[in-house]
Amino acid sequence: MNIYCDGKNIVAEDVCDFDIAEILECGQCFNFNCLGDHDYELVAYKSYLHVRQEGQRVIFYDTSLDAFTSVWKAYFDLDTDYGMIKKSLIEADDRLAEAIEAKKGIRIIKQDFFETLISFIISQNNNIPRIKKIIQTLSCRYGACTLSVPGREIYAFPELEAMKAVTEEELRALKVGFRAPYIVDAVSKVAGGTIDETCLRNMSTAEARSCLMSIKGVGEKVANCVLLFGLGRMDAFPVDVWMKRIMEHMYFEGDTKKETIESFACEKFGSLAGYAQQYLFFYGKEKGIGR
DNA sequence: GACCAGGGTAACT
DNA sequence: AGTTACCATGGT
Repeated sequence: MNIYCDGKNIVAEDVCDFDIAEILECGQCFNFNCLGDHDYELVAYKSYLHVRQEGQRVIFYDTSLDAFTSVWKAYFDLDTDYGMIKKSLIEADDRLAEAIEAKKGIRIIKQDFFETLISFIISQNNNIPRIKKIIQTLSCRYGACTLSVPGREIYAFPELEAMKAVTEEELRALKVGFRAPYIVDAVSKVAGGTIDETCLRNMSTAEARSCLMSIKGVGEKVANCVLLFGLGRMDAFPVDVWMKRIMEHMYFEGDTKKETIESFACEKFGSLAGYAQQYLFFYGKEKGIGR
């Protein structure tokens, strides 16, 4: 990969294992907007980004080298060799080759912990378009307005401080439904220090998971998503309705409990389980595996 | 109108 | 310990 400054933009050339559409559309994040073919805008870490990809070239519009190195390089996990990861996964089980080949541009982006926690609480028993809509509304209502785009108001995901005083009723007005008390409890536990990001990062994955599950509305699946997408735990393997179908189709016969599927995958893929999960999820869901 | 969506909780056996 | 109704909302 080769980085250079082109006027106000940062251009990355010879980018490997990177497809901006697959990265954003694979279901790991929700705060983005598609502008065209491989042309997106997103907000993360209070920063706005317009990014477009032409083959192996990725253009980060109106981005300083400082912003690129301090935010976007880490966000898109650009120092990680996904070629090696994919090779190792196929060595672990060559039945992954089809999904990996179909979605070879996926990367697990490094998302903000608090945003990931609230987002995946909202995700439960919900569909992706509606999750995106709720997060957009939530950001618009409680998030800071970034003035990056003249004449337009773009809102970042709300910070903890802005959420502290939010009530269940206000949240229900945003159509989060039965998830409202769950969000209130999550905010309260983070604000009160019961849930602390630094502590979680210093725990084992199993310890951090059970700590997250002390939040009302956070079960095994949501906790695993927070671990994988918000805390960099690549050994986490979230099993939702789609992963259940896909894994049953590939490895089991008939109805299998999510916990059984999860421990099977963690045993099989080890420290790379999270990557395997994302290739399988996006590929399997798009193919409609298991209906 | 039933069924489904990146589930979890509480109240049952 | 293992199952089951119920939880809001919008789309098919």
